[in-house]
Amino acid sequence: MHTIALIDCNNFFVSCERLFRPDLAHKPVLVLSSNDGCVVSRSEEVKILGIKMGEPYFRVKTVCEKNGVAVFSSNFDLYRDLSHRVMHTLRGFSDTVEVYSVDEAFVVPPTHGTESDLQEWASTVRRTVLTDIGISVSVGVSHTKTLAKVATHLAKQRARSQVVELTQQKGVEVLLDQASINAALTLTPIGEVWGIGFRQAPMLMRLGVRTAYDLTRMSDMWVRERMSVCGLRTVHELRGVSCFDVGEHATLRKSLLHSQSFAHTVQDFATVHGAVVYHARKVAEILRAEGAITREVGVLIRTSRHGSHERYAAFESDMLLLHTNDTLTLTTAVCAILARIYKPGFPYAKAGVLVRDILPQGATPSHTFFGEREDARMPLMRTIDTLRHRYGDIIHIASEKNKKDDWHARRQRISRGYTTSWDELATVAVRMN
DNA sequence: TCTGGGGTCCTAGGACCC
DNA sequence: TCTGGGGTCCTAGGACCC
Repeated sequence: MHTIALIDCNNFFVSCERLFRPDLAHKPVLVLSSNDGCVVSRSEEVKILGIKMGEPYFRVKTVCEKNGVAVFSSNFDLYRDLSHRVMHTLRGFSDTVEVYSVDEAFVVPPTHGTESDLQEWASTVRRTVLTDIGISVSVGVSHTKTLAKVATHLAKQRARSQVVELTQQKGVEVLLDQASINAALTLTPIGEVWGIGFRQAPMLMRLGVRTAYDLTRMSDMWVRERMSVCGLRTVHELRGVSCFDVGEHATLRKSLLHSQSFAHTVQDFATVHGAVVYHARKVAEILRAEGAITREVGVLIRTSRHGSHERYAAFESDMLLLHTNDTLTLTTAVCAILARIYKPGFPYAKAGVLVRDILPQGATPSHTFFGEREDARMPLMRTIDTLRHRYGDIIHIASEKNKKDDWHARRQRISRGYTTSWDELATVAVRMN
């Protein structure tokens, strides 16, 4: 049986902010989503205050102010940068590191070794990331991805409740023999299982399945009927039968969405148009950076889902003649779509651009028999990308800009670009003795 | 007043074909 | 009045993840 480790950064966004604000250690800290909308990362002190994940900020603002919570807007550039550093450190411990999300990675530990060797290995990983990068992580080790998730969850819980026995390393949980796996599964509420969401958890509870262990006792047929093959895979994984491989599958993404809520609702076509053109440019830039081309381009616009105004939401997509990642081609396409779906008079709250049918660059010829204009623009796109890489987001499509209305999201509490901007580097005072 | 921005996979049902 | 039994492909929507 193989082993898989899950390395999970603790309260990642909060940890990133604290890294450059050591004065905030042991103080309540939270990070908000884009547009300063919802709570997306909480320190332990904030969790104790009863502030929930995903809660709209305006609802907990008073509690935060009363308790002196330090509140930050999301600084994604900073988090991405620190994430890269963490992942780079992990690659020093294994040939197989699958970056699962910005704050998590599945890692295949060295194959030889006893349980205590694995404990030692996991503790070393944890210690190294903490000392080299300054981010604290939890490490869970078991036989499948879903069990590794269970282990990590348990490690976090133990660290939180300070119930760490002498034989256990802090922030580390290794589950290899069936007895300790069963004990862990019994401690895991059904809703905490990776793959069981807010729809299925209540359904399972009603049927008497309260813990992960309960679920492993149900028959395949029972699970298949109520939870389809996805649920069945989860159950097999909990029983130690691996259904999800670990690896750096360098597979191309299937779709790419770039969207943002407006800082305030907008009514005029020019502003929505500017936003859509902006998203199209961003999509093109990401595609080029990933060496990908697309053929299906879509635009989405919608009013807010809240409030008493009339609702309107629309999404439409077009097939381009050829796969491309050319900014101007994508821009032209989204403008045509927007003209079709835009209806005047609505208070729009969000716009975005989605592309599908993505292929690696070079998979299809990029010019037609009749013209090669797009090929001719490749050097221009390359130049733009180079300038952007060197100087930041300085080149725009003219119609992105709409002087009278800045729709970009609010980021009123953004921290500095400590590691990502020359102008905002952290400063260090050194005392020479 | 104020409610994120990404992704993946599966399924049911319809259109269409023979 | 009576009106088969397959296939395949596509899509929208649902469920999950971070």
